[in-house]
Amino acid sequence: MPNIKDVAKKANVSVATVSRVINHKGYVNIETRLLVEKAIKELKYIPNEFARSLFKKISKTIGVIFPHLSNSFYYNVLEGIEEFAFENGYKVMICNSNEDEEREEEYLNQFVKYNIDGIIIGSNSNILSRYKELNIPIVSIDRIIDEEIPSVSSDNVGGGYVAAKKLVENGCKNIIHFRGPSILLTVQDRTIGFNKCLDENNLTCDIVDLAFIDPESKLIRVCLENNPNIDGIFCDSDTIAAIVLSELNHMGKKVPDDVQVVGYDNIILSQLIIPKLSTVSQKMFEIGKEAMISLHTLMENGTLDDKHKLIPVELIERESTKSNNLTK
Amino acid sequence: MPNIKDVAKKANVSVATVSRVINHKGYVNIETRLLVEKAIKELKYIPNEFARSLFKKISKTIGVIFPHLSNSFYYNVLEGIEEFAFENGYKVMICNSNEDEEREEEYLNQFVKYNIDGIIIGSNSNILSRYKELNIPIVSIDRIIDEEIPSVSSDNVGGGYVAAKKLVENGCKNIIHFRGPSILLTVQDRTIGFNKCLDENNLTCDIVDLAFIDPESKLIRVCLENNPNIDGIFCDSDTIAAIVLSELNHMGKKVPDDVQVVGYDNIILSQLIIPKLSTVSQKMFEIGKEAMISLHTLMENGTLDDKHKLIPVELIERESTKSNNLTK
DNA sequence: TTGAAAGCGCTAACAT
DNA sequence: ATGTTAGCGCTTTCAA
Repeated sequence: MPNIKDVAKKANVSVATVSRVINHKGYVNIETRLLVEKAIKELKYIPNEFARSLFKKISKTIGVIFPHLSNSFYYNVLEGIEEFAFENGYKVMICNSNEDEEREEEYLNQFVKYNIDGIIIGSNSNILSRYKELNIPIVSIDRIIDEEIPSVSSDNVGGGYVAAKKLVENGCKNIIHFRGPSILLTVQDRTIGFNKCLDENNLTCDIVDLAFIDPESKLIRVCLENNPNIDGIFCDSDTIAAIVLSELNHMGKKVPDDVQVVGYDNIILSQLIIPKLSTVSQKMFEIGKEAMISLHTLMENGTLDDKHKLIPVELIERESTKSNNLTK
Repeated sequence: MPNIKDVAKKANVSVATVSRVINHKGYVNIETRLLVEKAIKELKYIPNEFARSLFKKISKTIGVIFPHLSNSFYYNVLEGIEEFAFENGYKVMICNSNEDEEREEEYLNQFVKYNIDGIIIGSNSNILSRYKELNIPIVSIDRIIDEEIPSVSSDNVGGGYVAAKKLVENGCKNIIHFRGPSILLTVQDRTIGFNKCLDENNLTCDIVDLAFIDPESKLIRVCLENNPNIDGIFCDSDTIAAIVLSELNHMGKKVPDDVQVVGYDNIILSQLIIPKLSTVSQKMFEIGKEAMISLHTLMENGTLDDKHKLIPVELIERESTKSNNLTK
């Protein structure tokens, strides 16, 4: 690997001059520049970023900590992050905390070792003070950890609301909400939005908590059997909704005639099951991109006007809810 | 940010001593060590990895280039890579080439700038010479680019074979293979394995090429209608299989009585559709982990015995094929 | 417009 | 067992 000295020697100039041309900084004669550029090309010289960073104390890389990688929400967000990071010359270091705070800690230490310029965090941990003392620009995904720490979240309250609205407008009176683990803020927010709309219409609903990974179908079946006159169901994930649909099918209930179902996530599955699932779609790629944009301006300007961004969701109406040409 | 000098001053020793204690190298008196460690703790000193790497010319980070991120195969592999990388103190830099060779080039340049210690590549590009001149340990995923470049692949030939075997053993005579784009090596390999088994049983099959993302259901329908006495179908993805199942349902065909279907991938969907899908399962996490293991020994030893690893697949039998208690 | 030289934070050979 | 120091590859101030 050739270094700056080799280039300088080859071009018969000093290292300072070479540095000037590769950084497009300071005065350098056009002829000298050409000479240097030729030498660079011939030697296939690529500046060592470590030496550079050692001096400048920036790394042009950002760190991303997610609680999981194999989860469609996170990897789609990641794709959004990566896209905008690349466009702006940032590298992204990916970290899977595995919901483990120690592991997250270790990653954070890595980050300072490597002069990481910024952090995007999607974890559920609670080491707020650590984030703050790090003194590195940070953006949180899908969760407000602190008034001061910028965030980009999916509009979960709105998502719950719009799901309820659909069900209510379509005439549902006996509603169940099969939701995710209630410790999750996203789940709490969806519940708030969902219940708000029900409240406004003087309705209530039963709530059943399920795991997101491998939701227990037995529990679903029992609930369904205990509530024979159910006519509306909101599920916090399409996977849950798919299970609900299959249980409903076993019970001989017709969807959407007897029962209407709204899912969440709009994963591919939702278009492939029968009936096709009406669902709330989150814009993950956009969340990732917006997070990276926030982080970028935070890193450049040291501050951010629009601290907490909410990315709207969209209700995708398919066959598991009645089509309603009257209201809309 | 305190540096090694600050620690040395605080502990009343030289920087060399501090370096010795943080690296656990060379002799250092137990009392001095304690003194230094105390200073480190008090100052919250974290060594600057750039300075370190500048000297040592290693970065303890590996680069991963994938053609896409939002694809269950890649992110599951990524999770496997990340796991084993973390265990061994490696950071992973993630790059989405977006199937764009220029973009991949740029990433490769980044890699040398950052003294990346090793590369895992899952792309379909063809810049082999570039890989070689980089002179960085490299491992390829799911594809042998060169005899010399180690690889870890899913056993696609075996996957095709085992799918065919099931269908044949279950008595299928009129078989269709709905496959992915035939440019993909993985698709070619599955075809080879599938046809090999058919050959051995004096059978042939029709082949239909489809896109993996958004496969055209009309094409599927037409094929199915044109082949009314089809009794066995192999699909190169569960998504395709789900569409096939839904078309079959529309046509009034019973699965598995009239037609038996085998999918590929074992995504969650395959357990949620009706009937539950029999499918070939790839061990993505293991592929990632094995790739990282190969890369690790390659980086440590400069060489690797077992150059081309094949990770076996597994046929998961569910409801879309007849259960067969006789043969097995 | 260019070059010399100091220094970024660290490691390791050498000296003590 | 510990300290001194050169140097990793680069940027930038200062001087010419």
